[in-house]
Amino acid sequence: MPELPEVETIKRTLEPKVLELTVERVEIRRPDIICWPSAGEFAGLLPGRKVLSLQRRGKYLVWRLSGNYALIWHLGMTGRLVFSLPEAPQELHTHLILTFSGGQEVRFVDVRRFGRCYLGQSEKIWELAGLDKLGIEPLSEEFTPQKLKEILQGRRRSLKQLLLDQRYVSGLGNIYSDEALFEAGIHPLRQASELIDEDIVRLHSAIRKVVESGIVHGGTSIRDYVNGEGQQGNHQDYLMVYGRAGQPCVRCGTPVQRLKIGGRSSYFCPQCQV
DNA sequence: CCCATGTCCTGCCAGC
DNA sequence: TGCTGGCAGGACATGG
Repeated sequence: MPELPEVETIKRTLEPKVLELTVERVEIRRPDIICWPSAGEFAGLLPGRKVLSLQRRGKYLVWRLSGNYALIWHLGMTGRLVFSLPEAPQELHTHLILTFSGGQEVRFVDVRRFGRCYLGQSEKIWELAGLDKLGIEPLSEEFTPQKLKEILQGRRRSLKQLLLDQRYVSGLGNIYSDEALFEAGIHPLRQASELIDEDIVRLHSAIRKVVESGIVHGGTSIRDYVNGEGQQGNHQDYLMVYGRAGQPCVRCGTPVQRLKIGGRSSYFCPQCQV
C-alpha cells in the first residue's frame, strides 16, 4: 500500500520521535513478519541498540541503529508503523511492539500481513532485503529525462507495468503510476520504447510532480495508511484518476476508464491520455 | 525478455 | 438478513 510518498511521510513523522531512543524490549506476536533473522535472534539483537537515523529507499524504510545495524521495513499493502505511548489502546493486528527505554513504543500493525522486516549488519541486510536491486529514486538528481529515456529504451512492456516494476524506477505503486501517466497525458498501455523525447520529458516531470505532491499532502489515505503519528494523509483529495472510474475527467469531462493491466486496476482518461 | 496467473492475508462492499 | 465473489495501495514465483 504505502508507496514512496507514504513511506517518506512515515519517515519524516517517525524520525523525530524515535531518534536517539534505545530499544529496550521487543514483543513479537507474529514471528512470520520477521524475514531475517529468526524471531529469537531478532529479539536478542535489538535491545540496547540506539536509533541513529531513519532513511527511505523506494518503498522501504530503514532504521540505522548503533553497532552498524539496520532494521529494514517493507509495509506491504496495509502495514503501519506508529509511535505510541504504552497506555494507548492496541489496535487489532498488532504484530510487533518495540518498547524504548523511556516507555514509548513503536507498533507494527498490518491487517493483511504482507509487510515484513529485516534486521542485521547494515550492508549485509541491505542486500538480503533486496534494496540493492532497486531502481533509481525519482526525486534524486540522477533521475533526468535522459536517464528515463535509457530505462525505457528497448522495453516493450506497457508503461503502467514498467512504472510498477521497482527495478527501474523505485517507489511508484498503483496510485502514483496512474496519476503520473495522467499528468503526462500518456496512455497506460503505451509501449515504453515507443515514447518520443517530448513524451519522456513530460513523463519525467509528471513522475516528480505527483510524488512531490503526494509528500506535500502527507500521503494518500484510502483505507489503512496513516503516518508515524497515526494521522491520515490528504492526497486522496487531490487524485485525478485513481479510483475515479466512471466519474468525469477533471480536465475534459470524459468518464474515467478502468482497465486491468498486469493484474492491477488502472485508471485513465481515454481522451486526455493517448 | 515478456506475459498472465497464482500466492501470501483480511476486510469490505455490491449483488443476489 | 446472510451469503458469495470480487476487489484492495505489493511483490514474488511459476509456467508458457
